[in-house]
Amino acid sequence: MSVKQRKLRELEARRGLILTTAKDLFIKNGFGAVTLDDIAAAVEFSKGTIYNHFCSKEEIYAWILLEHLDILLSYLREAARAGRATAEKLGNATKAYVRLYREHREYFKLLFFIDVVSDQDRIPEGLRREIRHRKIACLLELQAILKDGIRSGKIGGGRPAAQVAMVLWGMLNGIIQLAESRQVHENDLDRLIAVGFEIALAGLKNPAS
Amino acid sequence: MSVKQRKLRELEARRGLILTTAKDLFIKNGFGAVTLDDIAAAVEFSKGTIYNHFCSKEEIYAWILLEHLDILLSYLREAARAGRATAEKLGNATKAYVRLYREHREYFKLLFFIDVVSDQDRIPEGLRREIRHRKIACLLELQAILKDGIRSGKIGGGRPAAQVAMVLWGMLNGIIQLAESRQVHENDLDRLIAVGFEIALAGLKNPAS
DNA sequence: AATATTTATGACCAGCAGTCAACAAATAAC
DNA sequence: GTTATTTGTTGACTGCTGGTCATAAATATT
Repeated sequence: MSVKQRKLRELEARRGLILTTAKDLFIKNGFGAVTLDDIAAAVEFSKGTIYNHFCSKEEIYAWILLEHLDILLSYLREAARAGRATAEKLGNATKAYVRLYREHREYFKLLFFIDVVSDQDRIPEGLRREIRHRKIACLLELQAILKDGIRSGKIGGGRPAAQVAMVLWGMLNGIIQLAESRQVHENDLDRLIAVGFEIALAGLKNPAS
Repeated sequence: MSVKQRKLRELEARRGLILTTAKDLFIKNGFGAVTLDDIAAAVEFSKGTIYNHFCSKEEIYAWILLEHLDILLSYLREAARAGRATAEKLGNATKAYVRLYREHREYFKLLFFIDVVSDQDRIPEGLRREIRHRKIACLLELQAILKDGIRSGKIGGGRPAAQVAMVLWGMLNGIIQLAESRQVHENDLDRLIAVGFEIALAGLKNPAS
């Protein structure tokens, strides 16, 4: 009985080791530059063993992405809880997002990477759904803040909160991507985010025209 | 004398053929799924000949990207010229962007792809600079509209036009990417863009707080 | 016609993700 | 304690791809 449990623990541990090792490599060198042999060498297991846990390089990446989305989600929740006024909550949320970006630069490439390039078929459907769900959860978090703002009159009504949340989310992503594509100097990112935030907030104060 | 010119014309024609063929393939199947042998077979030249014109698969892609950015730029210029009021001009510009997206779905993946994944080193520095310049030109077009709006008082001052342009550009990109990642249903994209646009415009009416 | 130069070719190479038959270790059965 | 069975590990191997290069073909020059 406990043998089985131990085995399961070991398996789980091995899995975790592969994931954290791969994450470090991906973050350091980028997804494309890391080979499975690199990962295998780093975890000191053979390539075959890795494929015993994951069915493709992309799946490994997807699990890492999921982890990061969980972190982002927790940041957002914290942000929503910490603030009082709606503006403050939204500000916290943006800051949380930018903080995650700063702390995990390379990961953001991966975040965009999945939508744009990765061969989606190489990622199991269930995992893909899980990732979608996390993104939706992040959006819902934003949405909750917005709805609260509408209720308390800080934010003008007439715009579906879901749509506004997506707009804000898109804006954040878009601006960060500008920075990532070196269209914007790293230093100006905060300034740019602040401007975007200020415009959006000003626009949201009044009801939809 | 005219022999040389003919040769040059032929070379140019060959180049163009490779580019348009590759473009069709990329758009139909995506960058990753197209092999150089596919391209070679489609243009009915050997792979070696292709490498006589381009130094990497990425470079081919980059030239296509450049072409598309030129189209976008012309769309934006037209939009700015066509509108009267600032709001109308901005609206036209957004519509132009979304139109390009609708007409060249797959290309947008490529647009994001370059920033995120592509091994930049595989693209000659000069070409890379050219691409950067086109993007900046697009931003400048937006900026011009905004400055005009500030001058005529339709848009509140206090915000550097360059930054606002980047925010708008980022917002557009971000929202389109949401659609592309199937977070948003294709049908809702127009609605979402409209909401974003409305919020931004409302926010811009008043001077920076 | 002979020679030089330019251009096209496709067999070839290296690197990679992913496979699998053989093997080793742990566990179960007797 | 010995054998059978299950489970997990391995790394040589495959197939595919971007990219190269010696050779061949075409063209230009004399």
